[in-house]
Amino acid sequence: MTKHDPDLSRLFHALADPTRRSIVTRLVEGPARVTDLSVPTGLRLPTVMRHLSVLEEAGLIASSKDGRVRTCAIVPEALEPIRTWLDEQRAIWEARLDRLEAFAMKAMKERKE
Amino acid sequence: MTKHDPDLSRLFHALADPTRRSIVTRLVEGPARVTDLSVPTGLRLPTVMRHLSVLEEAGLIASSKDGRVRTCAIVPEALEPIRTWLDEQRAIWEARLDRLEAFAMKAMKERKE
DNA sequence: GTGATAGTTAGCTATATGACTAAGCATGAT
DNA sequence: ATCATGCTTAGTCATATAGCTAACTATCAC
Repeated sequence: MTKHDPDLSRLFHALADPTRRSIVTRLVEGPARVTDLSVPTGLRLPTVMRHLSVLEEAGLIASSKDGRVRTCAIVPEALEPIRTWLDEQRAIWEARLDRLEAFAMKAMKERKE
Repeated sequence: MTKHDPDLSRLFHALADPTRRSIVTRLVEGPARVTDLSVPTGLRLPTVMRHLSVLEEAGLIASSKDGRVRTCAIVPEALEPIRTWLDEQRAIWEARLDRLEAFAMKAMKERKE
């Protein structure tokens, strides 16, 4: 279980901030310029830049510069590792429930005898 | 005992730490005592305690004390808000793709005339 | 009671985070 | 060439986090 995966840590960390989540939901609607992203947050540009770089390092967004304008876009598949992790936890949990159920059934059966 | 806080920021933050995720995956297998959780991490008890309280405040685990032993258990449904959030983002994304496709189809049709 | 066991609390340190201002740089418009 | 625009960099500050040690409390076993 010492599986080092900075991937998930970065993803979860990136999404732990409400400002960054709002940027993500904004970008899911379509690409936007840095300034467009800063206005609704009420935060200064450098602050937004910092959030954007966290999101970009987590792979959640991609950006490119055309002239002096940087356009940011969502990378929807970047959320997949989270979904996968959730599914894994659920699978382990359900396997455990199954074992418990099997055990309970067996106990009941033996009790009848 | 402890308040269930369904806040997304708390959830994501709690899961952003690899130690805490390893505790979660351990607890998904079944309940454990605090010491049992500390051994595989190689961390000191107070450190593990801190992680546990973060997880508990996020609603991800529940614990109860019997004598001098505290037993921790997973709260699997606490992960649901994350899944819901992912689903929401996906829905918005797909709605956007649909609009783009509709637009492309229309453009192609008009081009034929 | 004595001593071992299991948690807990308090307090310290180093690093990371999120916000800001101020100044810098490149590009587009005039 | 000059100026405005859009982003970038640098540097500051307050708070939060993750780890530690040491000392404390509460239970269980003799």
